Amino acid sequence: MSDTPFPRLSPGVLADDGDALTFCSTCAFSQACLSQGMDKSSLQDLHMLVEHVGPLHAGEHVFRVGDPFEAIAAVRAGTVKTYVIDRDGREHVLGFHFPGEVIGLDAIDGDTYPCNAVALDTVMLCRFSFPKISVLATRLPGLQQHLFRLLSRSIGRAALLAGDFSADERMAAFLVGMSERLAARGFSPNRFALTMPRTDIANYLRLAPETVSRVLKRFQDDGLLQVDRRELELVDRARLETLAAPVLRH
Amino acid sequence: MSDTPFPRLSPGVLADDGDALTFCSTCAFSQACLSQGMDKSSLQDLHMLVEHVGPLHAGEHVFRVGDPFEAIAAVRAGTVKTYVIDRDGREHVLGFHFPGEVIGLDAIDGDTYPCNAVALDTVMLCRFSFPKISVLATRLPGLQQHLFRLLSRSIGRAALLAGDFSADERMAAFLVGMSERLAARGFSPNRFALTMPRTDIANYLRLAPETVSRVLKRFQDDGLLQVDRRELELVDRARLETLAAPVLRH
DNA sequence: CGGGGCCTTGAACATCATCAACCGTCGTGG
DNA sequence: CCACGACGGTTGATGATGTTCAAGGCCCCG
Repeated sequence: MSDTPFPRLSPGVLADDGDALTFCSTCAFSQACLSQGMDKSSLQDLHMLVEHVGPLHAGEHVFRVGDPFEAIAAVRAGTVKTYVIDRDGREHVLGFHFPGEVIGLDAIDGDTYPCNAVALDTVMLCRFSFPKISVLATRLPGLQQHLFRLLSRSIGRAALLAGDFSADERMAAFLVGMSERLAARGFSPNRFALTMPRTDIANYLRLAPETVSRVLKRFQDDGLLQVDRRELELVDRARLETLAAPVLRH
Repeated sequence: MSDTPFPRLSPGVLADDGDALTFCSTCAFSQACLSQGMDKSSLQDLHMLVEHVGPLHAGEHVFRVGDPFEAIAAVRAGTVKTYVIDRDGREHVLGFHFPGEVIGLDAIDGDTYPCNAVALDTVMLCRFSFPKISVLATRLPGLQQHLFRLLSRSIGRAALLAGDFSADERMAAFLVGMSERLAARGFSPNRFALTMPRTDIANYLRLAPETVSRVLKRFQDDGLLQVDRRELELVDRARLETLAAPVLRH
């Protein structure tokens, strides 16, 4: 494994094209809207209601269960973990959210957030008032469509890990999925850092932390990957994808 | 257990109030829109693009993986099962959909359906062209809001069963959840029929069919419920809810 | 150095899956 | 009308996968 640094902040792949977009060049949300067929003056409207938040530091919460719902947020940099505490006091990790991904969508139905969102490292956000973006969406069909798709995609994603899969399949799917999501944002697909502790990965995959340890070790012994503490390199991507295939359904 | 018949079709609790609504009195979708603040002329527009489908008989598909996505659908009567077949040929049940619930939401992001939907008994549907309803939603903020909430709710629901729970917790949550959803549509909350075979319940809960059998039997022996083939009566709802609490998070 | 997370490793255990057989019900056809 | 067969469901015995418990190691930071 080389000694190149592991990326933690957005590399700015969404850099502006030299015009007014400079004021939010790393905000993937508006970028996506553009590609949905929104013109630039519409994007101006969108940016009128954006609020840049951060930096938040590891352990600081973006929102908590029961906070009044007022906005969704796009992650610009860092990793956000969403989770709930059930009535027996057990934590359940719902997901990890990387740059370009949106949190708070599950709060739209209801007037408070149904889960907690916490920064796992240094996090930057774009906050979008939901009432305002809804109103805007009635004027901008492209924005409405983008929101619909965003919500729809989350349903699909939530259903993925819900299936009945082995520890190996889950782990492989987690790694390949993470790789794909990071790659879509311009990060290296085969070398990245696990920004979350093993306990969170385990909890998310519904495994014991010890199992995560053992599976990772076995994957390494089998030449599928190299892992050193939180640094990871996918070595045999093809075999990992084969393992992950039943889960990811590509 | 008495010999009253188990309801299978919508009892018409959403019956019209004597006016133009009669033409779709059992369509919960439009009813919900009304309560979202839509006026009746708007509802007329909505009904212009509704297509009533059915009856479909047990085993007939509403749509299949890869079918071009063109519409979402509200279940008016019967039970619809959604599922996928993974690359190893294993089936994964994603959910059961009762009257008043909407299917196809996970297809919005993409131009084909990502899952199969099949009738478990005699099913009636209201079909809504999604392109058309999207356009309408830009004119009717209440409709847009309803769609957002519908999508958001599905995200939350998908996350529920995804957690790390015991067979007992899963089973209790399934039964209580089903009871609540039926009750919300005017069905008896404590006496209802399991419209799906044990294998489907097991698959949905990520258990073996044998485990479902055993848990149900133990629940019956413990006085939690009475079960006779597909007919079910919740006897000790309080204890079932306690068991289900970690999953349902009420 | 020393302490505290976080992670790993090993051994015993539990839960649930698997395998195999059987049963009850229903539908069909003799 | 009854025999048969198929399907769905139940039950028991066995076993695998992953959890739990306990201990130790590594790294970072004081």
